[in-house]
Amino acid sequence: MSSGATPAQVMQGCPVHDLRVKLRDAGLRPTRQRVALGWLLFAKGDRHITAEKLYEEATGARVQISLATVYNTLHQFTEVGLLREIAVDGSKTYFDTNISNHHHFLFEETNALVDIPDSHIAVGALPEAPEGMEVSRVDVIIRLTKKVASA
Amino acid sequence: MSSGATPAQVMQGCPVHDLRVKLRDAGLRPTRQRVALGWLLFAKGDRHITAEKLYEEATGARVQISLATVYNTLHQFTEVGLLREIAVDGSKTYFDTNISNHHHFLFEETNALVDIPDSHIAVGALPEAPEGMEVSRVDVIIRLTKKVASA
DNA sequence: ATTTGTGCAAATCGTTTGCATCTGA
DNA sequence: TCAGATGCAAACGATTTGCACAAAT
Repeated sequence: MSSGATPAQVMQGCPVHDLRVKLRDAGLRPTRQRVALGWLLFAKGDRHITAEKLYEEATGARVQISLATVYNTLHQFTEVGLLREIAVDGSKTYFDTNISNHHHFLFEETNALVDIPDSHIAVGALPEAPEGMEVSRVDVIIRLTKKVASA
Repeated sequence: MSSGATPAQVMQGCPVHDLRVKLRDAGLRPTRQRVALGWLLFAKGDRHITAEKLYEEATGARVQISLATVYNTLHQFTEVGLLREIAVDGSKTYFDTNISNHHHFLFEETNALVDIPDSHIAVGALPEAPEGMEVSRVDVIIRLTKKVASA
């Protein structure tokens, strides 16, 4: 029950139950598509993905879904705190399945993102913001390029 | 020579000369449009602006230019290091005339950006990246929301 | 004269929306 | 049953591009 099962197959299995509960707890009906996407998103450990990519993955896994629904679902998941949107300047929007405090390495050549555990970075001395404002989140992106060959 | 002069007017004046030199040094021909945009961008201290907004400003200042040229110019300026692109997740691209090391406050309600002088923030203990990579830049965005009325 | 930049309008890309149909509780 | 979800295709907004024309060296 964990070899090369496709999301569609595993949906008939048991770990799906947790997912359904998770969705319901979040106030979302565990529909076929949401469960399938949830499976793709959360079964493989932390990941950073775009709507387009997830759509391809779902399609490739024989999950019947429309791109619009992928966008909707991604946003709904974000609203209920199951996902987090990441601000990389590119034109695309990335979603992160890791919703704990952490930051990112960005490989500029490929636009790939890699998590930096929160414990490995320290942002000190935040200047408090103007009156009446509070910090909702701090995003740190460390941009990486290939090191130039030198001593 | 500094009252309410429009860019077009000031272009006939003297501070424009520096701008032309600046552009030429950067390898860009100081054309009418580039000088006008340069004036709008750099004469007013540090600013964060979108192509669309700059286009409006230029048009409002009776500078004849097309939106496409504004986009082109903004990117050219960025390539030669006169500007910096900022990664805010919204769909729009912001350009920052402050190219020194610094970070940003982002007012989520309005999408307004405010500089944080580099000295006011300390990012400590960066975990070095995988082999062969080097840090090209560290972006920090502190997201702010209105403080909820409470004690 | 040559090279480089500009303007326009059409094309593109990611994303969103309207609406008819379908599904889960 | 029936609110809520989905699919499709058309709409969208920001940005880019192709190409004829204009300006800078």
